[in-house]
Amino acid sequence: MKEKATSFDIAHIAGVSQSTVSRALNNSPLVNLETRQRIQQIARDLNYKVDKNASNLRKQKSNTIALLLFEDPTSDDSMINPFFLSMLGSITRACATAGYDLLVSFQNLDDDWHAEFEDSNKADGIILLGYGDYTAYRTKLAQLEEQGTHFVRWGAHDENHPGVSIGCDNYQGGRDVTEHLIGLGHKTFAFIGDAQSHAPEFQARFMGYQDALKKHGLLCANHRQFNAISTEDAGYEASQLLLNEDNLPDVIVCASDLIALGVLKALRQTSFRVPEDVAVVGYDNIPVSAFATPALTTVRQNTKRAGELLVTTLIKAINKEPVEDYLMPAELIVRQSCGSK
Amino acid sequence: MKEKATSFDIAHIAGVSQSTVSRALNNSPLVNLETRQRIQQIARDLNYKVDKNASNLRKQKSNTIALLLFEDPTSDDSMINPFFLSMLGSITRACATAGYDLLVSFQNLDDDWHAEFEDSNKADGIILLGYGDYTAYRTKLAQLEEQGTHFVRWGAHDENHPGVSIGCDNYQGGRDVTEHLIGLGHKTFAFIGDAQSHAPEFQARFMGYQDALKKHGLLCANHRQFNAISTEDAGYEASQLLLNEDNLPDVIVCASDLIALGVLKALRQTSFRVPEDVAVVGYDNIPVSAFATPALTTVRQNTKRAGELLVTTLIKAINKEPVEDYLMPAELIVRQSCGSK
DNA sequence: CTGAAAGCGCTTACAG
DNA sequence: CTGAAAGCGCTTACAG
Repeated sequence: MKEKATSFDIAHIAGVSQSTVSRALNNSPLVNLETRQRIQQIARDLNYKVDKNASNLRKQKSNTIALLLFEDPTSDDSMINPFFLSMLGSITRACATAGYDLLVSFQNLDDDWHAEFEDSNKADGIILLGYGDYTAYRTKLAQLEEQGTHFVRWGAHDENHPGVSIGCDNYQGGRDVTEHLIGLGHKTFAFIGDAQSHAPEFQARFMGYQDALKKHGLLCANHRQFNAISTEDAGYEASQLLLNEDNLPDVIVCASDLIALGVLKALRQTSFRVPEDVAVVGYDNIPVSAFATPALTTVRQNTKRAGELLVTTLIKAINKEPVEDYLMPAELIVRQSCGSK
Repeated sequence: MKEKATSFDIAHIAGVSQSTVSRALNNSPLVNLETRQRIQQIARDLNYKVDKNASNLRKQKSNTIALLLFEDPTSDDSMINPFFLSMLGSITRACATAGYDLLVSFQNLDDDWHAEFEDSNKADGIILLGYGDYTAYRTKLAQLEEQGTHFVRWGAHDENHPGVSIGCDNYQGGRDVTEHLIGLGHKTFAFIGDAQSHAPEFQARFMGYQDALKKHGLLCANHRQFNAISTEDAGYEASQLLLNEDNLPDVIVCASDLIALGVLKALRQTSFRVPEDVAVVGYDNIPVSAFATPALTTVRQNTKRAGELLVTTLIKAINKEPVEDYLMPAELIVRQSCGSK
């Protein structure tokens, strides 16, 4: 392994000063075109690469974005929520396009994640991805904002939340899927998924759902909603509670596909058929949802677009351009699990 | 946003020299315990974080690993092969455990990826993930090795390949699944998936498959193998070729689950039933495989373990400890798509 | 146990 | 258009 070349080595070979080498490699028009090309050629020959640590240190900028995936402590030890996983591709690509590197890390919600990446100058800004307890989360966001950290998060739009967010219209999604179910002639409904303020995405989906039912006079007094975080297990367990009740609703609306998968699993162990006896719908359109039996009717959030927006918005913030929240429309995906007319 | 504190600020407040601050923050036993604690407390109060660029530059080490995902140019623009995606979780976690940061990037196989990350001191080593044309790939690996770059790749064990690899026994996996199918009474077989040397993983699976057939005298003269890269589309298209043939085999063995998914899709458009008329098996045990209709019999490669091994092996290599190839056993997962006795 | 000093490899005013 | 010099914020011999 040869010693790594430095800009001084190149300067020596080219017979110019190191300053000129640095300028030439950064394509500065200040440097004579011919010497610039000569220097660049030498750099190529030597397989020279600018030392990022040195250049970042000097420029006080890293051209790196940190992606923090935080999770509920309950989720599996090495699995990432498939919904967030599906954003990773476009985030990575958007970063590459913009000339940023991407640092990925998990973050336990309980951890002390004071924007370590930005504070240590390893990253210029942070993307936050994850469903977690919003109450705890909020405090940390406020802290980040106070420190002047650049960050963008995926999540619910909220008038007074700290920082900027990119999200999908959860209220509209919940309403649309419910309207569709009502149009299909279903009359009795149940909802599985957390619907408190600590899970604002799910809560918004639930509100949309509830309002659609109300509008059609279908929100009966004994309507049931079961709490569940976004895992298959939680969906399975909530289903047991629901199955212990006297009568099954026409439809089980789930706050996420993962929950719906758990519901389907629970129903498979009963004599009830989906969608004949009971319809089931999910939310997120994770890859597996199309392959479930029956294929899940769900609500798609455009993850490709989301990833791009997350990155471009963060970069704007880093460059001190004005940024604002963005709410993407949700898109109903009708498959078999909701039944048909 | 307050100015970021430096070690000099802390030194000033603590009334010691900056060297002492640096030592104290690195927990050096050289520093008096009491002053050490006092300095650490001040650092905490100031929300001070060591500047990574400066410390990396000085130490000539970044404590960062770069993960390069390279792909066939044909694959979708923002999707990552789900098999590799499933390693990401354990890789991320293993890095965190070892105190390394993780840089993630895509790499087009055609690109000029001369270990830029390590050369520029942004990373101490590289993990390579992807199925690609091995012929082109090999040359680049040799180049990396020559440059003294630390890298570990996921892939086929190969006596004379450059660098170190962590992989799963593809030959054994191909053989085991085929033996199982033979035990089920199936007599005629076809294989879908590339089986040339430019795709060594698939080739090894094919060899195991072929040897199992030979052993039982079932490798007939007109045995058919259809090329396909690892995508659903390729599997679908290869199926069309197969369906145009005179007679359908008892089993279609696919070199990957993605291919098998395409095969199932193609068969769904015919009157043939799986597994009654034709059995189908995949390879990889990607999340979707369990949800396919019928659920895919497949071969599992332990991705959690793989991710951990990739990281720990690379770190050993970075620390100049001896490392060697590791071949994990493959594990047959029997589900419905292979039929039963 | 502590401090003064050198230096990691760049970028960028400043001067010419 | 080019060079000499300062300095980004650390770590770590070296000296005491």
